[in-house]
Amino acid sequence: MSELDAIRVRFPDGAEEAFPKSTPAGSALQRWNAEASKSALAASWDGVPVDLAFPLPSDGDLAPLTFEDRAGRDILEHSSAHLVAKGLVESIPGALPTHGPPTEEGFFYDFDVRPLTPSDLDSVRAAMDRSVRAREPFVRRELSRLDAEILFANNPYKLRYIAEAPPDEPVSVYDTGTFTDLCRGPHVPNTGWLEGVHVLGFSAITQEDSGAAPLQRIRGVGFPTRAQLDQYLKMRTEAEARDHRIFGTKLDLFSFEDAAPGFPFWHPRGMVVIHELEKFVREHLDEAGYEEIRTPLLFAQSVYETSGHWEHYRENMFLTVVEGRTFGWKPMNCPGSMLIFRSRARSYRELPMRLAEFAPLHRNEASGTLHGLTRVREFIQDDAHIFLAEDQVEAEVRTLLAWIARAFATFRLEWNVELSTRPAHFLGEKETWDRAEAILEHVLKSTQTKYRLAPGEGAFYGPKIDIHIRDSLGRSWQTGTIQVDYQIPIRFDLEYQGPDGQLHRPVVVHRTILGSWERFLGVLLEHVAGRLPPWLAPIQVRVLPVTDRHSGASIGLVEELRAARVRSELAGADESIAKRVRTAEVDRVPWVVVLGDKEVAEGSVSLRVRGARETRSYSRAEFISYATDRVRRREFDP
RNA sequence: GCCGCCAUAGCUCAGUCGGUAGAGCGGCUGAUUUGUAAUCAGCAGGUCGGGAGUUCGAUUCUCUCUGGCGGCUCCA
Repeated sequence: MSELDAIRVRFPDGAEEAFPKSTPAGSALQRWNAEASKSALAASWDGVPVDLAFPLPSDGDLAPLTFEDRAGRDILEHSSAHLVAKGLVESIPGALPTHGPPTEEGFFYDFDVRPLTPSDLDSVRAAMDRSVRAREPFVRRELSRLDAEILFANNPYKLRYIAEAPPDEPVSVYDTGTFTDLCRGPHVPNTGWLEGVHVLGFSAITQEDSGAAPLQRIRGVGFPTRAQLDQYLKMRTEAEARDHRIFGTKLDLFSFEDAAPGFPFWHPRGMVVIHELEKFVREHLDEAGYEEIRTPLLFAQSVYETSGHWEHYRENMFLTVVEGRTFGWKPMNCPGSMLIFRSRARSYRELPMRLAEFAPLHRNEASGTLHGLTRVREFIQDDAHIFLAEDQVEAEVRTLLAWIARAFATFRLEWNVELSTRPAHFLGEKETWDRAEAILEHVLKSTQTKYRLAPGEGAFYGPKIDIHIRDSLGRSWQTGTIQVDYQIPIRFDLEYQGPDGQLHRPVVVHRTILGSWERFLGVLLEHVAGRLPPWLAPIQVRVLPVTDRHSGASIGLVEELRAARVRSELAGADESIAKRVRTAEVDRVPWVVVLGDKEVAEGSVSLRVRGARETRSYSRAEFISYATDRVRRREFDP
């Protein structure tokens, strides 16, 4: 090979090799390290993802991209989206593909097409299978803009993408069999690599800011192998079995009625859990100098006009007319807190003033968004409003973030933080927003909190730090929130007198820790598959007499436990021990205690801990102190 | 709210090519008195989500309303 035609390629391990110019990336990787390149879906050329068929043009760095890399995963999912599009266009001629990106957990492709039906999906799946078996190559072509516009003349969506593409780059398309899609690439070499692709479902997508008909979205997931897909589907099935709505019924915690959609009915056992969560949060309140208040559930319209809800939130409010006057059920606690602050003159000595309120809130959520306990129309937040001088805000936010970390660790929940900044439509001055955002960002950075920036996602009155947790199917739900608000004090004309004798405007921090009891418990139930930590369990101990001879002693033990504030109950001897143990396990009771001849004689108990196969022997006093101790310390495991 | 799907006993589900229904679990009663994940038997329980239409006849077909599920949007 002549010096002119040779290029030097550097690989991830530092090795360097010479290749003829235009050697395909895949071939170069093979020669470098066949083993490491076996699972390569594509390659990275100087950090840019390229096809394995990409002809290497010059000296540079080359690395394999596999499913384990985020970029590689995106490529497989993106190729999967193409495969779905190919399947749909084959099944429904005239369907117009719009776009089909990879997502955090799979991919989707949106189509301009008549509403889909389940049998359409069957056809799509069949067409996809055929293509995978045929191992149809993804072939890249680069076209002039004009040729591309001719090729996609009947697809306005693609024409728009062509128009929006950078003008100095050629437009690329990929052919897969008879299907051609506008695409920047790269892709896997052929559809044979997509054996682990699965279509999950379809739905209509409202096209924002246009009155156009909804698009049809097909969602799916993609894995490199059929086995990995099967494993994923198995995980999904198991996750579905952990749905909190199932435990509402099985554990007799809560229910819903058709006549009150989105309004939970809390059963006695559910109330026990809610009360324990309240106690948990109230301990925090006492430690940190909060005071609790109670304000009306209904306010006249004028209050909401002052707070801004009438303008910004009326759609979501329940209204009621009394003697010709319109009242609204409060969707948030802020108005009541503001009115209490304003009820008399305030001094700087009272700040920070922390007013907590656990009141039922009503929000008229759109019917299609309701979802078990995680999206309801009536709920209680562990809410508080903190009135501060501006120089007190940062320390307060810092304290709140530390609390949130502690609280969520108690439940062994993983949580994600988002910093939501100024939205397009905002109240107030840009400068105060910048200050507020700077404070939040500084706290997050200085505490080394990992967070995602959500530009423009802030509330209309201020930026916020949001805490998100995921349910068993990976859906993310917002729970805790810390919002810095410069606007509501202006709206309610709040003032305090400072040490300088002048009147000053306070800043308000709206915040929740767990969010709402409803949503938090919903997600928690899924996390623990109904096995609540003992301190939250509605029944903590079930006492099983071996025979009726042991009932007296068992009743005595239940009474002793109750006197020690351990929630316990008796399971009579009508059924076999094995059956009663099984039932207790199904009922998620943390501790099962069996009393027979031996135990009655010794004054001991035979303890079976939830989930364990073996039993332990304790004296009654030992067991009671063991149980009360673990409950008091809020241990996660029984 | 939008698109699609679904709705049979308290729960999970079967069934009726149109002739008003069945199982398991749960509940109740009785027998059993059991040593750590299901003892046995009997009984009760359903205007087959509501309304309208087609039909001699509708739980079954059609329309509509309500609710639920999966997404979209929105949010604690």
